[in-house]
Amino acid sequence: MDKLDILQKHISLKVDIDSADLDRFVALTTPRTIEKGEFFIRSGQVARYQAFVLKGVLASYSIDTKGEKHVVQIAIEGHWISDLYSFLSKEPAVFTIEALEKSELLLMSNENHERACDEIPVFERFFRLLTQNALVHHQRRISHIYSESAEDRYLNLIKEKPEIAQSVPQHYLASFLGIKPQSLSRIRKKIAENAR
Amino acid sequence: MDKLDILQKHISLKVDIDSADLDRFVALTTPRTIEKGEFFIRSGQVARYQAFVLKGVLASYSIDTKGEKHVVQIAIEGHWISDLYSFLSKEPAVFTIEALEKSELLLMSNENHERACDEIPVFERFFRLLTQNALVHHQRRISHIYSESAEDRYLNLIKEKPEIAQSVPQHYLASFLGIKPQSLSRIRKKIAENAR
DNA sequence: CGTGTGCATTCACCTATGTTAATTAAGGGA
DNA sequence: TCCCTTAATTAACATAGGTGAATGCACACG
Repeated sequence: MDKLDILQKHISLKVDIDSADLDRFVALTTPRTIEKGEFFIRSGQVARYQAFVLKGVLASYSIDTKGEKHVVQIAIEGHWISDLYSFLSKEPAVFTIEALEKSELLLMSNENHERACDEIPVFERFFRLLTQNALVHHQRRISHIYSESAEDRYLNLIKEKPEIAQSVPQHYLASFLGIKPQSLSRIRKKIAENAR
Repeated sequence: MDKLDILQKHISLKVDIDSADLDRFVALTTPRTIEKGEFFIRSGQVARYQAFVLKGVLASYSIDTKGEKHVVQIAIEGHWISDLYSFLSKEPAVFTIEALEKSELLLMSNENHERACDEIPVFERFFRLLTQNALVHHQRRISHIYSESAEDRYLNLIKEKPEIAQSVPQHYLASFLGIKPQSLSRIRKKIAENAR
Protein backbone atom coordinates (compact mmCIF):
# COMPACT_ATOMS: atom_id res chain seq x y z
CA MET A 1 0.00 0.00 0.00
CA ASP A 2 1.17 3.47 -0.84
CA LYS A 3 2.22 5.51 2.17
CA LEU A 4 -0.30 8.24 1.61
CA ASP A 5 -2.99 5.63 1.32
CA ILE A 6 -2.15 4.41 4.82
CA LEU A 7 -2.60 7.90 6.19
CA GLN A 8 -5.71 8.64 4.19
CA LYS A 9 -7.35 5.39 5.22
CA HIS A 10 -6.50 6.13 8.82
CA ILE A 11 -7.95 9.64 8.74
CA SER A 12 -11.01 8.61 6.76
CA LEU A 13 -11.95 6.18 9.50
CA LYS A 14 -12.70 9.19 11.70
CA VAL A 15 -13.63 12.12 9.46
CA ASP A 16 -14.58 12.87 5.89
CA ILE A 17 -11.64 14.46 4.18
CA ASP A 18 -11.07 15.57 0.60
CA SER A 19 -7.78 15.26 -1.18
CA ALA A 20 -7.01 18.99 -0.84
CA ASP A 21 -7.23 18.71 2.96
CA LEU A 22 -5.21 15.53 2.94
CA ASP A 23 -2.50 17.41 1.08
CA ARG A 24 -2.63 20.21 3.63
CA PHE A 25 -2.27 17.64 6.37
CA VAL A 26 0.68 15.96 4.73
CA ALA A 27 2.31 19.34 4.20
CA LEU A 28 2.32 19.75 7.97
CA THR A 29 4.35 16.58 8.44
CA THR A 30 7.88 15.55 7.60
CA PRO A 31 8.89 12.00 6.78
CA ARG A 32 11.58 10.33 8.81
CA THR A 33 13.22 6.94 8.76
CA ILE A 34 14.38 5.62 12.11
CA GLU A 35 16.73 2.67 12.56
CA LYS A 36 16.20 -0.26 14.89
CA GLY A 37 17.36 0.68 18.38
CA GLU A 38 17.23 4.40 17.71
CA PHE A 39 15.28 6.65 20.04
CA PHE A 40 12.44 8.80 18.80
CA ILE A 41 12.05 10.44 22.21
CA ARG A 42 14.25 10.27 25.28
CA SER A 43 12.81 10.82 28.72
CA GLY A 44 14.00 14.11 30.15
CA GLN A 45 13.97 15.84 26.79
CA VAL A 46 11.02 17.71 25.36
CA ALA A 47 9.00 15.76 22.79
CA ARG A 48 8.78 18.24 19.95
CA TYR A 49 7.02 15.81 17.62
CA GLN A 50 4.32 13.24 17.50
CA ALA A 51 4.71 10.47 14.96
CA PHE A 52 2.38 8.58 12.68
CA VAL A 53 3.82 5.16 11.95
CA LEU A 54 3.83 4.29 8.25
CA LYS A 55 5.88 1.16 8.72
CA GLY A 56 7.71 -0.58 11.53
CA VAL A 57 7.26 -0.81 15.29
CA LEU A 58 8.03 1.53 18.19
CA ALA A 59 7.67 1.09 21.95
CA SER A 60 7.06 3.74 24.57
CA TYR A 61 8.26 2.95 28.09
CA SER A 62 9.04 4.54 31.42
CA ILE A 63 12.18 3.66 33.34
CA ASP A 64 11.76 3.28 37.09
CA THR A 65 14.19 4.02 39.92
CA LYS A 66 15.72 0.55 39.56
CA GLY A 67 16.34 1.05 35.86
CA GLU A 68 13.51 -1.31 34.88
CA LYS A 69 11.58 -0.49 31.74
CA HIS A 70 7.79 -0.55 31.68
CA VAL A 71 6.26 -0.55 28.23
CA VAL A 72 3.00 1.40 28.05
CA GLN A 73 2.46 1.46 24.29
CA ILE A 74 3.56 -0.50 21.26
CA ALA A 75 2.84 1.34 18.03
CA ILE A 76 2.68 -0.32 14.64
CA GLU A 77 1.60 0.85 11.20
CA GLY A 78 -1.33 3.24 11.43
CA HIS A 79 -0.73 4.26 15.05
CA TRP A 80 0.33 7.59 16.50
CA ILE A 81 2.96 7.77 19.20
CA SER A 82 4.63 10.42 21.34
CA ASP A 83 5.03 11.45 24.94
CA LEU A 84 1.71 13.23 24.78
CA TYR A 85 2.19 15.22 27.96
CA SER A 86 5.54 16.53 26.88
CA PHE A 87 4.31 17.15 23.35
CA LEU A 88 1.41 19.26 24.60
CA SER A 89 3.05 21.04 27.52
CA LYS A 90 6.67 21.31 26.34
CA GLU A 91 7.75 19.89 29.68
CA PRO A 92 10.39 17.12 29.71
CA ALA A 93 9.14 13.71 28.61
CA VAL A 94 8.69 10.90 31.12
CA PHE A 95 8.56 8.19 28.49
CA THR A 96 11.31 6.95 26.20
CA ILE A 97 10.29 5.88 22.72
CA GLU A 98 12.46 3.45 20.83
CA ALA A 99 12.21 1.90 17.37
CA LEU A 100 12.10 -1.89 17.69
CA GLU A 101 12.86 -2.21 13.99
CA LYS A 102 13.67 0.10 11.12
CA SER A 103 10.57 2.26 10.77
CA GLU A 104 9.11 5.00 8.65
CA LEU A 105 7.34 7.86 10.34
CA LEU A 106 5.47 11.02 9.52
CA LEU A 107 6.42 13.60 12.11
CA MET A 108 4.18 16.47 13.14
CA SER A 109 5.64 19.23 15.26
CA ASN A 110 3.75 20.78 18.13
CA GLU A 111 3.47 24.01 16.17
CA ASN A 112 1.97 22.27 13.16
CA HIS A 113 -0.36 20.28 15.33
CA GLU A 114 -1.67 23.49 16.85
CA ARG A 115 -1.86 25.07 13.46
CA ALA A 116 -3.80 22.13 12.03
CA CYS A 117 -6.24 22.26 14.93
CA ASP A 118 -6.62 26.04 14.80
CA GLU A 119 -6.96 26.48 11.08
CA ILE A 120 -8.62 23.36 9.78
CA PRO A 121 -11.68 22.36 11.79
CA VAL A 122 -11.78 18.87 10.36
CA PHE A 123 -8.35 18.22 11.85
CA GLU A 124 -9.31 19.46 15.27
CA ARG A 125 -12.20 17.03 15.02
CA PHE A 126 -9.90 14.28 13.81
CA PHE A 127 -7.53 14.68 16.73
CA ARG A 128 -10.39 14.85 19.18
CA LEU A 129 -11.81 11.58 17.90
CA LEU A 130 -8.37 10.00 17.75
CA THR A 131 -7.71 10.91 21.36
CA GLN A 132 -11.14 9.78 22.52
CA ASN A 133 -10.44 6.42 20.94
CA ALA A 134 -7.10 6.13 22.62
CA LEU A 135 -8.66 7.02 25.96
CA VAL A 136 -11.32 4.33 25.61
CA HIS A 137 -8.54 1.91 24.84
CA HIS A 138 -6.52 2.86 27.90
CA GLN A 139 -9.52 2.60 30.22
CA ARG A 140 -10.15 -0.90 28.98
CA ARG A 141 -6.52 -1.79 29.38
CA ILE A 142 -6.58 -0.76 33.03
CA SER A 143 -9.68 -2.80 33.65
CA HIS A 144 -8.03 -5.82 31.98
CA ILE A 145 -4.87 -5.43 34.01
CA TYR A 146 -7.01 -5.51 37.11
CA SER A 147 -9.34 -8.32 36.19
CA GLU A 148 -7.16 -10.76 34.26
CA SER A 149 -4.12 -12.87 35.05
CA ALA A 150 -0.92 -12.32 33.08
CA GLU A 151 -1.62 -15.58 31.27
CA ASP A 152 -5.05 -14.37 30.14
CA ARG A 153 -3.63 -11.04 29.06
CA TYR A 154 -0.98 -12.82 27.02
CA LEU A 155 -3.50 -15.11 25.36
CA ASN A 156 -5.66 -12.13 24.64
CA LEU A 157 -2.78 -10.20 23.14
CA ILE A 158 -1.94 -13.08 20.82
CA LYS A 159 -5.53 -13.30 19.75
CA GLU A 160 -6.37 -9.61 19.43
CA LYS A 161 -3.06 -8.21 18.20
CA PRO A 162 -1.14 -11.00 16.52
CA GLU A 163 0.85 -8.50 14.44
CA ILE A 164 2.26 -7.04 17.63
CA ALA A 165 2.83 -10.35 19.36
CA GLN A 166 4.79 -11.60 16.38
CA SER A 167 6.88 -8.57 15.54
CA VAL A 168 8.16 -7.68 19.00
CA PRO A 169 10.91 -9.39 21.06
CA GLN A 170 9.48 -11.26 24.01
CA HIS A 171 10.99 -9.15 26.71
CA TYR A 172 9.14 -6.13 25.33
CA LEU A 173 5.94 -8.11 25.23
CA ALA A 174 6.51 -9.21 28.82
CA SER A 175 7.04 -5.64 29.87
CA PHE A 176 3.93 -4.55 27.98
CA LEU A 177 2.00 -7.24 29.87
CA GLY A 178 3.46 -6.00 33.16
CA ILE A 179 5.55 -9.08 33.93
CA LYS A 180 9.20 -10.22 33.73
CA PRO A 181 10.60 -12.15 30.75
CA GLN A 182 11.09 -15.21 32.98
CA SER A 183 7.41 -15.17 33.87
CA LEU A 184 6.39 -14.91 30.25
CA SER A 185 8.61 -17.90 29.50
CA ARG A 186 6.94 -19.83 32.29
CA ILE A 187 3.50 -18.89 30.98
CA ARG A 188 4.40 -19.89 27.44
CA LYS A 189 5.72 -23.19 28.66
CA LYS A 190 2.52 -23.87 30.56
CA ILE A 191 0.40 -22.98 27.55
CA ALA A 192 2.48 -25.26 25.31
CA GLU A 193 2.12 -28.13 27.81
CA ASN A 194 -1.62 -27.69 28.08
CA ALA A 195 -1.96 -27.65 24.32
CA ARG A 196 -0.17 -30.99 24.08
CA MET B 1 -18.61 28.29 45.23
CA ASP B 2 -21.49 28.84 42.88
CA LYS B 3 -22.19 25.92 40.59
CA LEU B 4 -21.65 27.84 37.40
CA ASP B 5 -18.38 29.09 38.77
CA ILE B 6 -17.18 25.52 39.12
CA LEU B 7 -17.96 24.88 35.48
CA GLN B 8 -16.55 28.15 34.26
CA LYS B 9 -13.34 27.70 36.18
CA HIS B 10 -13.01 24.20 34.80
CA ILE B 11 -13.54 25.28 31.20
CA SER B 12 -11.34 28.36 31.52
CA LEU B 13 -8.42 26.17 32.49
CA LYS B 14 -8.40 24.84 28.95
CA VAL B 15 -9.86 27.53 26.66
CA ASP B 16 -10.80 31.20 26.70
CA ILE B 17 -14.53 31.48 26.90
CA ASP B 18 -16.86 34.46 27.21
CA SER B 19 -20.02 34.45 29.23
CA ALA B 20 -22.25 34.14 26.16
CA ASP B 21 -20.51 30.90 25.19
CA LEU B 22 -20.65 29.68 28.75
CA ASP B 23 -24.40 30.22 28.67
CA ARG B 24 -24.65 28.30 25.42
CA PHE B 25 -22.70 25.48 26.99
CA VAL B 26 -24.89 25.39 30.06
CA ALA B 27 -27.98 25.42 27.85
CA LEU B 28 -26.79 22.14 26.40
CA THR B 29 -26.74 20.47 29.81
CA THR B 30 -29.40 19.47 32.28
CA PRO B 31 -28.86 19.37 36.03
CA ARG B 32 -29.46 16.18 37.91
CA THR B 33 -29.21 15.13 41.50
CA ILE B 34 -28.28 11.53 42.11
CA GLU B 35 -28.58 9.74 45.44
CA LYS B 36 -25.93 7.65 47.11
CA GLY B 37 -25.98 4.14 45.69
CA GLU B 38 -27.87 5.15 42.57
CA PHE B 39 -26.51 4.22 39.18
CA PHE B 40 -25.70 6.84 36.61
CA ILE B 41 -24.88 4.19 34.00
CA ARG B 42 -25.41 0.44 34.06
CA SER B 43 -23.22 -1.86 32.03
CA GLY B 44 -25.17 -3.35 29.16
CA GLN B 45 -27.22 -0.22 28.62
CA VAL B 46 -26.27 2.60 26.31
CA ALA B 47 -24.71 5.61 28.02
CA ARG B 48 -26.76 8.45 26.60
CA TYR B 49 -25.09 11.09 28.77
CA GLN B 50 -21.76 12.21 30.05
CA ALA B 51 -21.72 13.99 33.38
CA PHE B 52 -19.83 16.90 34.83
CA VAL B 53 -19.64 16.54 38.60
CA LEU B 54 -20.63 19.70 40.47
CA LYS B 55 -20.63 18.03 43.84
CA GLY B 56 -20.22 14.54 45.21
CA VAL B 57 -18.34 11.42 44.11
CA LEU B 58 -18.97 8.73 41.50
CA ALA B 59 -17.08 5.58 40.64
CA SER B 60 -16.85 3.79 37.31
CA TYR B 61 -16.11 0.07 37.40
CA SER B 62 -16.24 -3.07 35.32
CA ILE B 63 -17.62 -6.31 36.70
CA ASP B 64 -15.70 -9.46 35.76
CA THR B 65 -16.95 -12.99 35.18
CA LYS B 66 -16.66 -13.74 38.91
CA GLY B 67 -18.79 -10.73 39.80
CA GLU B 68 -15.79 -8.78 41.11
CA LYS B 69 -15.82 -5.03 40.59
CA HIS B 70 -12.77 -3.21 39.25
CA VAL B 71 -12.83 0.55 39.69
CA VAL B 72 -11.21 2.39 36.81
CA GLN B 73 -12.21 5.96 37.67
CA ILE B 74 -13.29 7.92 40.69
CA ALA B 75 -14.80 11.29 39.76
CA ILE B 76 -15.17 14.18 42.18
CA GLU B 77 -16.15 17.81 41.77
CA GLY B 78 -14.83 19.21 38.51
CA HIS B 79 -14.42 15.85 36.76
CA TRP B 80 -16.29 14.39 33.80
CA ILE B 81 -17.47 10.81 33.82
CA SER B 82 -19.27 8.42 31.50
CA ASP B 83 -18.71 5.16 29.68
CA LEU B 84 -16.95 7.02 26.92
CA TYR B 85 -17.06 4.20 24.40
CA SER B 86 -20.77 3.70 24.84
CA PHE B 87 -21.41 7.43 24.88
CA LEU B 88 -19.61 7.89 21.57
CA SER B 89 -20.64 4.72 19.77
CA LYS B 90 -24.12 4.10 21.22
CA GLU B 91 -23.06 0.53 21.90
CA PRO B 92 -23.87 -0.98 25.31
CA ALA B 93 -21.68 0.24 28.15
CA VAL B 94 -19.07 -2.04 29.69
CA PHE B 95 -18.68 0.08 32.81
CA THR B 96 -21.15 0.69 35.59
CA ILE B 97 -21.14 4.12 37.19
CA GLU B 98 -22.44 4.54 40.70
CA ALA B 99 -22.81 7.55 43.00
CA LEU B 100 -20.83 6.95 46.18
CA GLU B 101 -22.67 9.80 47.84
CA LYS B 102 -25.47 12.18 46.97
CA SER B 103 -24.13 14.15 44.02
CA GLU B 104 -25.04 16.96 41.70
CA LEU B 105 -24.34 16.57 38.03
CA LEU B 106 -24.63 18.47 34.80
CA LEU B 107 -25.63 16.00 32.11
CA MET B 108 -24.80 16.42 28.46
CA SER B 109 -26.46 14.12 25.94
CA ASN B 110 -24.59 12.65 23.04
CA GLU B 111 -26.62 14.80 20.66
CA ASN B 112 -25.74 17.98 22.51
CA HIS B 113 -22.12 16.97 22.74
CA GLU B 114 -22.01 16.54 18.99
CA ARG B 115 -23.87 19.77 18.52
CA ALA B 116 -21.47 21.62 20.80
CA CYS B 117 -18.49 20.24 18.92
CA ASP B 118 -20.02 20.89 15.50
CA GLU B 119 -21.34 24.37 16.08
CA ILE B 120 -19.03 25.99 18.59
CA PRO B 121 -15.36 25.54 17.71
CA VAL B 122 -14.18 26.51 21.16
CA PHE B 123 -16.06 23.54 22.59
CA GLU B 124 -14.61 21.10 20.14
CA ARG B 125 -11.26 22.43 21.26
CA PHE B 126 -12.24 22.18 24.89
CA PHE B 127 -13.24 18.54 24.57
CA ARG B 128 -10.10 17.73 22.62
CA LEU B 129 -7.92 19.20 25.34
CA LEU B 130 -9.99 17.56 28.06
CA THR B 131 -9.59 14.19 26.44
CA GLN B 132 -5.88 14.66 25.80
CA ASN B 133 -5.45 15.40 29.49
CA ALA B 134 -7.36 12.33 30.50
CA LEU B 135 -5.29 10.22 28.15
CA VAL B 136 -2.03 11.50 29.62
CA HIS B 137 -3.40 10.64 33.01
CA HIS B 138 -4.32 7.10 32.02
CA GLN B 139 -0.93 6.43 30.44
CA ARG B 140 0.75 7.48 33.65
CA ARG B 141 -1.59 5.36 35.66
CA ILE B 142 -0.65 2.27 33.66
CA SER B 143 3.02 2.98 34.12
CA HIS B 144 2.49 3.38 37.87
CA ILE B 145 0.52 0.16 38.12
CA TYR B 146 3.44 -1.58 36.48
CA SER B 147 6.29 0.04 38.35
CA GLU B 148 4.96 0.50 41.88
CA SER B 149 3.82 -1.82 44.64
CA ALA B 150 0.26 -1.53 45.94
CA GLU B 151 1.67 0.09 49.07
CA ASP B 152 3.43 2.78 47.07
CA ARG B 153 0.33 3.38 44.99
CA TYR B 154 -1.73 3.78 48.14
CA LEU B 155 0.75 6.21 49.70
CA ASN B 156 0.82 8.11 46.47
CA LEU B 157 -2.96 8.28 46.30
CA ILE B 158 -3.17 9.68 49.82
CA LYS B 159 -0.56 12.26 48.97
CA GLU B 160 -1.75 13.29 45.52
CA LYS B 161 -5.52 12.93 45.90
CA PRO B 162 -6.37 13.27 49.57
CA GLU B 163 -9.94 14.40 48.74
CA ILE B 164 -10.55 11.09 47.02
CA ALA B 165 -8.80 8.99 49.64
CA GLN B 166 -10.90 10.55 52.35
CA SER B 167 -14.31 10.61 50.73
CA VAL B 168 -14.45 7.07 49.39
CA PRO B 169 -15.06 3.81 51.28
CA GLN B 170 -11.96 1.69 51.53
CA HIS B 171 -13.14 -1.19 49.44
CA TYR B 172 -13.60 1.19 46.52
CA LEU B 173 -10.14 2.59 47.11
CA ALA B 174 -8.75 -0.94 47.23
CA SER B 175 -10.45 -1.76 43.96
CA PHE B 176 -9.16 1.46 42.41
CA LEU B 177 -5.65 0.42 43.49
CA GLY B 178 -6.16 -3.01 41.97
CA ILE B 179 -6.11 -4.99 45.24
CA LYS B 180 -8.58 -6.61 47.66
CA PRO B 181 -9.92 -4.82 50.73
CA GLN B 182 -8.08 -7.30 52.96
CA SER B 183 -4.80 -6.38 51.30
CA LEU B 184 -5.47 -2.68 51.75
CA SER B 185 -6.15 -3.34 55.43
CA ARG B 186 -2.87 -5.20 55.73
CA ILE B 187 -1.02 -2.38 53.99
CA ARG B 188 -2.62 0.24 56.22
CA LYS B 189 -1.69 -1.76 59.28
CA LYS B 190 1.90 -2.02 58.15
CA ILE B 191 2.07 1.72 57.45
CA ALA B 192 0.61 2.48 60.87
CA GLU B 193 3.15 0.18 62.55
CA ASN B 194 6.06 1.72 60.70
CA ALA B 195 4.92 5.19 61.65
CA ARG B 196 4.93 4.27 65.30
C1' DC C 1 34.65 -19.43 10.57
C1' DG C 2 35.18 -18.45 15.82
C1' DT C 3 33.42 -15.63 19.46
C1' DG C 4 31.03 -12.36 22.22
C1' DT C 5 26.89 -10.13 23.60
C1' DG C 6 22.24 -10.32 24.49
C1' DC C 7 17.81 -13.00 24.41
C1' DA C 8 15.04 -16.89 25.92
C1' DT C 9 14.59 -20.66 28.98
C1' DT C 10 14.74 -23.24 33.21
C1' DC C 11 15.04 -23.92 38.11
C1' DA C 12 14.99 -23.18 43.15
C1' DC C 13 13.57 -20.13 46.21
C1' DC C 14 11.12 -15.74 47.88
C1' DT C 15 7.41 -12.33 48.58
C1' DA C 16 3.29 -9.66 47.78
C1' DT C 17 -1.18 -10.26 47.25
C1' DG C 18 -5.27 -13.46 47.01
C1' DT C 19 -8.45 -16.64 49.52
C1' DT C 20 -11.27 -18.21 53.07
C1' DA C 21 -13.20 -17.57 57.18
C1' DA C 22 -14.01 -15.64 61.69
C1' DT C 23 -14.59 -11.27 64.49
C1' DT C 24 -15.69 -6.74 65.30
C1' DA C 25 -17.40 -2.15 64.05
C1' DA C 26 -20.44 0.82 61.99
C1' DG C 27 -24.44 2.60 59.56
C1' DG C 28 -29.47 2.54 57.89
C1' DG C 29 -34.15 1.31 58.28
C1' DA C 30 -38.35 -0.57 60.88
C1' DT D 1 -33.60 1.88 70.02
C1' DC D 2 -32.69 -2.44 68.15
C1' DC D 3 -31.57 -5.22 64.40
C1' DC D 4 -29.76 -6.36 60.11
C1' DT D 5 -26.70 -5.66 56.62
C1' DT D 6 -22.44 -4.20 55.03
C1' DA D 7 -17.62 -2.60 55.86
C1' DA D 8 -13.20 -3.22 57.98
C1' DT D 9 -9.92 -5.98 60.31
C1' DT D 10 -7.23 -10.03 61.39
C1' DA D 11 -5.10 -14.45 60.69
C1' DA D 12 -3.68 -18.91 58.46
C1' DC D 13 -2.80 -20.69 54.34
C1' DA D 14 -2.40 -20.71 48.95
C1' DT D 15 -0.51 -18.96 44.69
C1' DA D 16 1.04 -15.96 40.85
C1' DG D 17 4.67 -13.76 39.71
C1' DG D 18 9.46 -11.88 41.11
C1' DT D 19 14.54 -12.84 41.89
C1' DG D 20 19.00 -14.59 41.01
C1' DA D 21 21.70 -17.66 38.73
C1' DA D 22 22.92 -21.07 35.31
C1' DT D 23 22.44 -22.79 30.60
C1' DG D 24 21.79 -22.89 25.83
C1' DC D 25 20.98 -20.35 21.51
C1' DA D 26 21.57 -17.19 17.88
C1' DC D 27 23.09 -13.74 15.32
C1' DA D 28 26.25 -9.81 14.48
C1' DC D 29 30.99 -8.70 14.09
C1' DG D 30 35.82 -9.39 13.79
